[in-house]
Formats: sequence, C-alpha cells, structure tokens
Amino acid sequence: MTTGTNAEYTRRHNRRVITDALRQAGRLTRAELTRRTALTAQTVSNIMVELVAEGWVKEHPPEKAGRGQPPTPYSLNPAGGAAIGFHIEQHQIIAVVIDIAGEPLDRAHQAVHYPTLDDALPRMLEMIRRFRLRADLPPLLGVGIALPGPFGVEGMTAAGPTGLAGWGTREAIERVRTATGLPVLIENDAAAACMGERLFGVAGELHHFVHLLIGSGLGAGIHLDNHLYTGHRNNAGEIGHMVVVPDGKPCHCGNRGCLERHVSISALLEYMGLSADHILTEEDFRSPAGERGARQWLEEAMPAMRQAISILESLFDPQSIVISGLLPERLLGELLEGLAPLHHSISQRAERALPRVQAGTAGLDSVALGAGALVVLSQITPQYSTLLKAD
Amino acid sequence: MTTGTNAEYTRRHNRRVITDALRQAGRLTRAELTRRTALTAQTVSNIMVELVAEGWVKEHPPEKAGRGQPPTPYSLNPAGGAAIGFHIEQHQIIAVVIDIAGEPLDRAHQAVHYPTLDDALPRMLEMIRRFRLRADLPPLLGVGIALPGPFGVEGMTAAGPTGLAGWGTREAIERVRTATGLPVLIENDAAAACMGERLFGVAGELHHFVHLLIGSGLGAGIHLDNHLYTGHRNNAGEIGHMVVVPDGKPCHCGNRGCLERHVSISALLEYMGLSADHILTEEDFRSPAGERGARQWLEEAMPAMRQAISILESLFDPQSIVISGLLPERLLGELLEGLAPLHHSISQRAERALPRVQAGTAGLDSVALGAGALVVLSQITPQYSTLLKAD
DNA sequence: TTATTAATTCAACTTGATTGAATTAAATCG
DNA sequence: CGATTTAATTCAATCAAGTTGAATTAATAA
Repeated sequence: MTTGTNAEYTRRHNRRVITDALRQAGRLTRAELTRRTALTAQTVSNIMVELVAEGWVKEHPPEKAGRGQPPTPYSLNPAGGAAIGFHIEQHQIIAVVIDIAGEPLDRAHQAVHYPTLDDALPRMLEMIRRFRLRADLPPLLGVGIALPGPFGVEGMTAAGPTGLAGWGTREAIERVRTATGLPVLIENDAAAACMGERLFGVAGELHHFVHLLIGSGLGAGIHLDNHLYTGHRNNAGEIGHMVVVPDGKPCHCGNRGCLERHVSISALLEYMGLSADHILTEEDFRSPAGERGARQWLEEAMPAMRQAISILESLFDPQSIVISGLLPERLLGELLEGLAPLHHSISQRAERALPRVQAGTAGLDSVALGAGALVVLSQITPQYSTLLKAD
Repeated sequence: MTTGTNAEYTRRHNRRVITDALRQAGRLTRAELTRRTALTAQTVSNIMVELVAEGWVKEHPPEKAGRGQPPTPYSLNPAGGAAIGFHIEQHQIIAVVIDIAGEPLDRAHQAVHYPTLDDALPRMLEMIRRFRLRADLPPLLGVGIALPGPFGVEGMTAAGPTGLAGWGTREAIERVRTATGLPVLIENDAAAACMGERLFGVAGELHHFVHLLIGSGLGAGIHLDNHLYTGHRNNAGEIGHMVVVPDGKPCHCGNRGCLERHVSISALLEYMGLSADHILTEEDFRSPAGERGARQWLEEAMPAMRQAISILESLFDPQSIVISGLLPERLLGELLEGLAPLHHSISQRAERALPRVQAGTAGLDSVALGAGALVVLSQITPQYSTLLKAD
C-alpha cells in the first residue's frame, strides 16, 4: 500500500539526496549541492551541519576559484561507516569490508562445500570477529549476503546443482541478525553484483541498466529508475531458467532449453567433461579436452548471449547492459569480444553515448563487494520507500 | 537526477495517496482512509475538505454502522474530470471519453489508412469537438494517445508494416497540445492497455504485472512497483522484436526469428494468406483457407507465447501476466486455453492467489480506454516523481 | 581602494503535519 | 429512559522542516 508522508520523512529523503549526490560526484560544495538537488541553499546548509556532526560527511579546505567567497568542498567520510559483504558460493565464502565511500578495507575467504546456513554461520561470525579487530574499522552499518537464487520456489531452489540449502530468506535474515547484532540484507548474487557495479564499477551514474552475471548459474541484476528491482517475491532477474530453446536440453528445473544450460559455469564444466562440483582452475584449460570443451562452450554460449541481450534490451530499454562472470578473465573476454554483431534492437540508436554491452569492472570479488554495496547504498541513496510512512 | 522535496510536494503526494485509495476501494470513510494511508485523521480531514471543494471527490450520506458517530463515505466524483483517449491504428482511430472514476462516457471511431500525424490530427480535433458538445462533460484533464511503438528508433519505427509515420514523440506532443489546448500524453499501445487494465480491468490492485497485447505487432506493458515502467527512452516492453528463434523467419527489423513473427495479427494474416494491410473480419475465418491458416497460426503462436511467458516471469517475477488481443475473441480464447501447461518458473508457487496468466477484461476498446486511463491516473495516483522538485 | 561577485548564514516566516482535548452521534448497559 | 461507551471527526495549539530576503564573508576585477 502506498502511504502518506510528512516533514520528518522529507528530511530523511533530502539527506539521502545529498549523500547520493556526494557519492556520485565524489566531492561537492554546498553551492553545487544546492544546484544539483534543487534544494534551497539554506536547507542544504542545515543538512550539511547535521551530516558533518554525525560523521557521514567530511569537510575539505576551501578552494579559491574565481570571485566570491571560496566554497568549501565536502565528500562522504570513509570513517563514517562500513559494511560487510559476503558472497556465499558452492565452494567458498568470500567476505569483504567496505567503507561508505566505496573503498575496500579488508577481505577474507574460506573454502567450503555447498554450505547450508548452519555450515556457513559460524564461519561468517569468525570472519566478522577478525575484521572487528582492526583498530581503524568505522562503525558497522550492516551485513549484506549474496548467494545464488532463486529463493523460496519449490523444486527450483535447493534441488538444482546451483542452489544452496537452508537460506529460506525470512528466518535466515533473523538468525544472522541476532548472531551478529547487525542489520542484514540477503539478495541473489546477480542483484548484488549489480549494486557493486553501481558503487565500484561502470554504472555509478546509470539509472537504467541490467547486469548479467555468469556464475554457476546465470542471473540478471535489474536496476530501473535508479533503484534495484527485485520483483514481487524477490526473484526478479532469474534469467537462467527462461526457456530459449523449446525442446532443448533438459534442465534440473523441469524445463527444456533453459538459458542457463548454455550460458553458465555449469554448462562450461559439462562441455569440458568435468563434474558439476568441480572447482575450475587454469590447469583445466591446458588439457586438450579442456581446451576443446571450452571452445565448444564459447561457440554455443555466444548466440545464447546475443539472444539474452536482445531480450533484455527489448524489455527494459536500458542505457547499457553490464556483463561480468566468475570465470577466467580470458574466457569472459573472448565471450564478450565474440558477441558482435548484436541483434538489431531498440537500443540501436545513432546518438548512443554508452556501449550497448560492456564488461563489469568490479572483478572477481564483485559479488561480495556488491553485497556490501547493498548495505551502504540502502543507507545513502534516496528511495521512494524511505519517504513513505509505511510500506 | 533525484532531487529534494518540501512541504508543498508532500501535500501533493498525500492528496494522491488519498485519491488513489478511493480509486481502488471505490468508497471509503475518512476513518478508513486514515488507517489505509498512515496519515493522521486531521491530515485526512484537511485534505478531504480541499478535494471536495475542488470537485475531485464527493460525499455520500453517513451510514450507521455500529457504535460511534456514523462515518461519512466518500468516492471519486465522476463529474470532477474526464480524459480523452485515442487509439491510433493502421485502419482506424478510436476515441473514448472517460471520467476520473473510470466510467466510459462516449465513444467514436473513424476509418483511416496508415495515418500519419498530419492525417490524424484534423480527425482527432473533430472528434474532440463533438465530445465537447455534450452538456454533461466534466472538465477535460487531457488527451492520451496510444499507438504502436517503438518510437524514435531508426529502421524500426515507420519502416515496418506495423509502424506509423510522423509521430516522433516530442514535436507530436507539442502539436496536439497547441491544437487542443490540453495536456497530452503519448504512449505505445501496450503500455496504454496496461493502464487500462489497471483502471478498468483485472489489475486494479496489482503492483507488479505485465500486460501482453497482441495487436498488429506484439507489445508488453510493464507495471512494476505500482507504476508503469517505460524505460530509458520510452521503448520498454517492445517484446515483439526480441529474438526467440535464432535464424528463424526474417523480420522487417533486420533480425530473424522475432517473437512478433509468430505472435501478432501480422503473422496471423500471413498464415491466412491475406495481405499485411488487410482488415480482418469474421468473414475471413469462414473460408477453408482462412480457417486452416488461423489454425496453423494458433499452433505456432502457442509455444511462442509459452516462451514469452517464461521470459516475462523469469525477469519480472510479477504477480500475474495479463493478456489481451485486438483479434476475434474466439481466437484469443483458444490461444489462452491452449497455453497450459506453462513452463516451470519462479512464478510457480503453491500459495498463489492469482493465476499466472489471465485474460484482460477491458475489451476491444482497451487501448483507447487505457490511453484515457493514462491521463486520469497521471493525475490521481501517487508517484515518486510527483514528490521531487525537479526530475 | 572600491565595486562586484559567489558562497554562506541569519532570522523571520510559511506550509503542512501532529497532538491531545473537545464534540458529535450512534449503540449498549443498567 | 438516562448514563455510559464507542467511533468518527474537528478544534486549536504546536512542531518540524523548508523558504525567503537581507546580511555577512572573502575572494577577484576595476
């Protein structure tokens, strides 16, 4: 239900408008903020006093630039807060700490094997304990957890080779929250990586983009009208199980010809003749069978990717599509290079400033960083829902 | 750019929260509004005085129901405003007038042949003039125009058999606005039909749904988080040109195997051996060739539709998918009945309240009604953008 | 020096939501 | 049948936060 608002919520929103402008621009003066936010100078001034006092924002020495009183620049204060991001995978748990300005502060990982929540929780707590030993750690804002979806769909979640058991969202959040004493967010890996590109990568100022993440499965993070779209039941973007080849290869979800049967690490492993729970290393590509399998996979993945891009462009009319993958960089590079020419689509405009498709730049930790970004951004960016009294 | 807000915008938003609650519920008392909107009783009271004075809302006699002072019910006032909706098609222009409560007041149509803006404008003005002769016409809020997209894409817009020339959005809006003296909205037909289902049809309370419209082409209206999603360049939902059969039948857009080559009236005409600009009548289905062609089309359209549904469910995680078509009701009915069983997807949940797919209920005028709905809803429903000082 | 300009702050004001008490009109209790 | 309870609504004072126009500050240009 859409509800009303009042002066208090207005203030919360205006604070976020300012912190988000600072996040995007890095460094702005009160006067610049006034122009960008359409707030009055006085309102900006009042809010800045608050934000500085609370430690969210820090002041820099005034810079003389032309006539008039020299303006004082401000930026997000890295010491103002930090978030922990976890990427729970089939074979490892990656943890990172980032500050609100988007700087990674620390990192850890542990090998695991298809971790349930019970398996993972003690390890996660241990990693958090270690992080907390750092003397310079800013106050923790929360914990973001990213793992492969979908969530809460019978016959799709835990069953498949890409799923992890025991993360049935609602109670999982509650358990981690009580164990850590921190706010907790859980999202699927693609949504997290999407937010990672927003805070660390190529999508800092994009309002409409889709992020394709090639992991064990295939997922899309959908960012529309300047915020993450997660769907009615938090499963939006589960592009892996959409049918692209009717009567194609059977998939564990019950369908035939799911996109994920072509574009995913599971599919790659299959082509390379390796078992579904094998951990890929560079070594695997050196054998003739591995080399050949990888090449065959590429040949099949490319048209499927073109089709996926056609679908995403047609439906979302995005500014750009960002692609990253948890596979060897060389292979991902080849895949992306081989995509051209793309299908015709509404995205094909003469006056494009951005490429239709671009590679993500947040690297292999992108999902964990994104999980942290999710927490940071949930505190910093303006959202409709923060203006409403109830949701 | 996301901008700040203030008390004035807060009031505008709260007014819309109230009018939208009335639209959804039909009739509510101040006390019920207070509970639904999370506003205080006093605020609701103040806003209701305004809305009644301005004619948006009307008061009903108090109803005695239990103890306490009998509450006064309110509803949207049909006399408070009306909107004109146009559906510009290859072969006809349909015009309707609706009031803000969603009641159709009048209707007109004219035969045309692939109308450009220049062809259509005088006819539209004439229809508006006739409507204005009605003594009981509420004040006009604006004009909504729906026509097949996409807009402003080279090689895709006017070129194809489903496109109409001369509607290059920006200046078209301006021309109609100055000619009519009314605010003007232009959207693609699927988006309009989508809003039609929201005001008149099955989607009145849905926050996340997709509307598939089978017209000359195929389009999707995308309604997410309680508002229409139109994409970065207003072309979101152009599902017709997404590639579903790589190396399939060539399409005028330059691709092969576009969805629209299978699911659309153009495709139907082709199967029936009729020319692309033929106007379908019941007669055409009585000939053996027509009958056989329609059946063949059905056979091919059904799997394509299943695939489209799989894609939409996977990406959007909607509450439901609504389908309507500008084709004979019997044929659309057969198509929908033949869809089961759908592919597996994240939408397949045990505790579903709504069907995964349902037929639209707004009828053959749905697009024109939707174009009107677009105008009405733009005045009545709360939106993030109405809270921001600039957008 | 003096005038001009841009950034910022001061202080009074305005909009609009909130709060707690008061009023109204019904149903129910004794 | 009058007193009590209850729910809806309004009154009047208050509060939160943005706005406005004037004042202040600190620089450059004339």
